[in-house]
Amino acid sequence: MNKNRPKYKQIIDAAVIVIAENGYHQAQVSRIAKQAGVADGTIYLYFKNKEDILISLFHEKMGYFVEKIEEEIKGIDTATQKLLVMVEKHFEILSEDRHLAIVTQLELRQSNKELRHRINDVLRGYLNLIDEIMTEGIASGEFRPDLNLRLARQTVFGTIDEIATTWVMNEQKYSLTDLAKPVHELLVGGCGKS
Amino acid sequence: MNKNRPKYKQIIDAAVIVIAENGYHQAQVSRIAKQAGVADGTIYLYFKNKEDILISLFHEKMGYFVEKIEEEIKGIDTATQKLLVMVEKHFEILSEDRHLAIVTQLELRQSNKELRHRINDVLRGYLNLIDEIMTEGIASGEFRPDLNLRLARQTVFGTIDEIATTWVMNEQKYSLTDLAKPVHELLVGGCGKS
Amino acid sequence: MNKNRPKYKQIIDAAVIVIAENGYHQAQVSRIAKQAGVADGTIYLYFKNKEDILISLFHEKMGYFVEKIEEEIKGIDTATQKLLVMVEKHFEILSEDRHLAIVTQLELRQSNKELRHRINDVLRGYLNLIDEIMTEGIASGEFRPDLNLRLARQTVFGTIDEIATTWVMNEQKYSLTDLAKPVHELLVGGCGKS
Amino acid sequence: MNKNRPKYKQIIDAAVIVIAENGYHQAQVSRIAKQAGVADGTIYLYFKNKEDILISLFHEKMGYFVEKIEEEIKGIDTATQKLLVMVEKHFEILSEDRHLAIVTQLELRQSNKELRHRINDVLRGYLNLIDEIMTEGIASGEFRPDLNLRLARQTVFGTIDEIATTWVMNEQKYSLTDLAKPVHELLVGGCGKS
DNA sequence: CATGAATGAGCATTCATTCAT
DNA sequence: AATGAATGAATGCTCATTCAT
Repeated sequence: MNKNRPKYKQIIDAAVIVIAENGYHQAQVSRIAKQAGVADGTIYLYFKNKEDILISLFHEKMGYFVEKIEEEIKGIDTATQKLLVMVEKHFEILSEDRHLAIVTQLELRQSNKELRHRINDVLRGYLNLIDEIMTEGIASGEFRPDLNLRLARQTVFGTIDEIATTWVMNEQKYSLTDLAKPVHELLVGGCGKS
Repeated sequence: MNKNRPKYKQIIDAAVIVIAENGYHQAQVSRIAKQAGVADGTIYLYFKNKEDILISLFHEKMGYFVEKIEEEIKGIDTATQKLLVMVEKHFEILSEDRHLAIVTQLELRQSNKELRHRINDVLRGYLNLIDEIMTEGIASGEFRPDLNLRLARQTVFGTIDEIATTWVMNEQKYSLTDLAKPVHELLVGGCGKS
Repeated sequence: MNKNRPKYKQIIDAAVIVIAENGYHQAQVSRIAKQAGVADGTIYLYFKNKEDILISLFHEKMGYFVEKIEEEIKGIDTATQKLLVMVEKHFEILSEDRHLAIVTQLELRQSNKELRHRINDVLRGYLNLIDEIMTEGIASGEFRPDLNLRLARQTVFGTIDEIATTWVMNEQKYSLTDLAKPVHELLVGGCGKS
Repeated sequence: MNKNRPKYKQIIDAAVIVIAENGYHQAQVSRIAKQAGVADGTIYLYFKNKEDILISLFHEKMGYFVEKIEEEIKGIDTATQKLLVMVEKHFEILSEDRHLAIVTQLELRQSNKELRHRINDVLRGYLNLIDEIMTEGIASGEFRPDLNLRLARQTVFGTIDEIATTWVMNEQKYSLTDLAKPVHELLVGGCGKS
C-alpha cells in the first residue's frame, strides 16, 4: 500500500509519538489519526489494520538501524571494531530519538504473541548483521573458533537489548552511549579475568 | 490474602495453564476460575483483582526461582561455579514447566506498563542474586576488578533471558539445559579469543 | 420470624446506621451484619431476605411514629390542634434521630417499585391517622364540609414529607421543629388571604 | 453534546419508554439502544455515560414543563389564577404522557443520591417558577403578607408531587386533571373553614 | 442457633473497522 | 482520495443468598 505517499510516513511518525506519550494500550487508531492530522478512515487507505501500522513502524525504523549500522561498519577492518561500532551506533540512534526508544524497548513489547513473532521476522535483518560480524571474527581468528554462532548472537543482542531497556525504564537519565565501550569489552572479553 | 488456603495456589496454577494455553489476552477471569474448579466470585476472595492474580503468580514463581538457586549455590566455592549453577538451574526450572516458561517469557510481557513495573520489583530479588555472585567474583579475583557491576548484571540477565525467550518462541524444540555450559563460557570468557 | 429476640432489633438498628452513613446502595448485607456484630448468615435467621430487613425497618420505625402521635393527640379537643401536634411530633421525631431521617426521607426512596409499594402499605397506618383527624375536623365544623378527604390527606402528607426531605437534603442545618407552626398555618389557612 | 442531532432526542425518548415499561433497574443501555434503533456504541456518541442519559432526559422534559407553564401563565393577571393554571398544566402534561409520568414520579427516584442531587438542580427552574408566582401574589395582596416563601413553595410542590405520585401508583386510573381545581382551592384556602 | 466460605448471574463501556458521501 | 458517524462484540467484578459445619 502506497508507501510513497507522504501520509504513509506521516501516520507512522504519529504512531511513534502517540505510543511513546500515551502507551501502547492508549494508542487508539483515532488518536493516531488525530496526531497525523487525517481522518480515522484514511489510516485504512495506507494500512491494512492497526497491527499493520505497528509492523510497518518497526520495519521502517529497524530498517534504518540496519542501514545506518551497515554503512558505518563497511570500511572497518576487524570484527571486534565492527562490533564496537555496532553497539555504539545502536545506542546512539536510541539516544537521539527518545520517543523511538520508548516505543521499541517498552511499548511494542506489549503486543500480542502473533505480532511479536512478526516483529521478530523484521529483527532478522539485524540479527543477520550480528551473525556476519561474528562469522567474520571467527574466520579472522579474532573470536574463538568454537563459538556457537546462535548463542553468540543471542548474547550480543540480549545484552544490548537489556541495557537499552533498563536505560529507558530509568527514564533515560544517564548516558547510554557512554556504555558502549564497557559493554563491548564485556561481550568480547567476558567478565572473567583474562 | 489467604495465602495458606489451598485455593490460592489452585488459582495461580490455573492461571499459568490458562495463560500458557490461550494467551494473555484470552485469559479471562471466568476461564481461570473454571480451570481452577471454583466459581468466578471465589477468585475475589483470594485476589484483589485480575492484576493481583498475575503479580502474585509472578511473585510465587520467581520467589521459587530465587529460593531454588540460592539453595543450590550455597555450598559452592567459586563465583564462576555459582554462575554456572545459576544458569543451569534457571534453564532447568523453565525446562521442567513448559507452561511457566511460556507465561514468564512471552505472555506476561504483554501486560501494561504499570504491571510490568510491579513485575520488575519482583525481579529485584533475582537481580540481587546475580549482583552477589558478581561481587564475590570480583572480590575473589575470579572476575576483572574493574567490572561495572550494573552492566555485568544486565549482561548476564539479558543473555539468559534472550536465550530462554528464543527457546520458547521456537516452541522449546531443543534442549535448553544443554546451552547452560556454553552460555556460561561466553559470559565468563566473552566471545574473543583469550 | 423471631421478632422478640434481641438480635432482631440489633440488626434493624445496624441497618439504619449503615444505610444512613453509607447510602442505600452501599448497604450490603455483609456490612449490616458486621455493624450488628453477627455473621452474614445469621441475618437470614431473622429476615427472609434483604428487602425484608428494609420493610421491617420501616414498619418498626413508622409504627413508632403512629404510636407516638396517637398517644400525644389522644387528649386533645380540636382537630386543628391535633393536626398541629401531629406535624410537631413528626418533625420532632425526625429531628431526634438524624440517621432515621436520612434513611426514611432519602435512602429508602431509592428502593425499587415493588419495595416502595410495600412501604406504602406500611404508611397506611399513618395516612389513616391523618384521615381521622380530617374527618373529625369536618364533623366538628373546623374544616370545610366539602373537603375531599383523599386530596386533603395527600396535601398534608405531601407537604410534611417535602419539607422534611428538603431539610434532610440541606443537611439538617436549620431547625425543623420551628417550621411546624407555620406549616400548620399554611395547611389550615392556605396561602391566600383569609 | 450534539443536542441538535435527531438521534439525541431519539435516544432520550427510547429511554423514557424503556424505563417506564421495564423499570429503572431493568433499563440496560443495550435495551435503550435497541428501542432507539441504534447500536449500543452510538449512545456514547451522544451521551457521556448512562447517568448522562438520565440527567439529559430529566433536563429536556423538565425544561419542557417550565417552558410550557411559563407560556401559559404569561398573560394571566392574578397570582391565584396563575397558580391554578400551573397545577392544571402540570397535571395535564403528566396525563398526556403516561410513560413520562411513570419515569419522573416513580422510576427516576430510584437513582442514587448523586444523580438525585443533579436532578434537583434541574428542578430549580420549576421551583423558581413557583417562587415567582408566590412573590407576585404577596405583592398584589392576594396572598398573606407574612407568607414564608420557602415553606409555601415546598407546600405547593410537595402537594402537587404527592398527588401526582399517588395517581401514578394507582396506575393512573382516575382523572388527574380533574383534581387541579380542588387542589388549587386547598392550596389557596387551606383545609380550614374560611 | 450461629457461622462465613462459596456461589454465579448480570452489564456499562471501548474502540478497530466500515462505508455512504 | 478522504471523511467520520455508526457499528457491536466482548469482559471484570459485586453481592444477596446458601448450606456444610
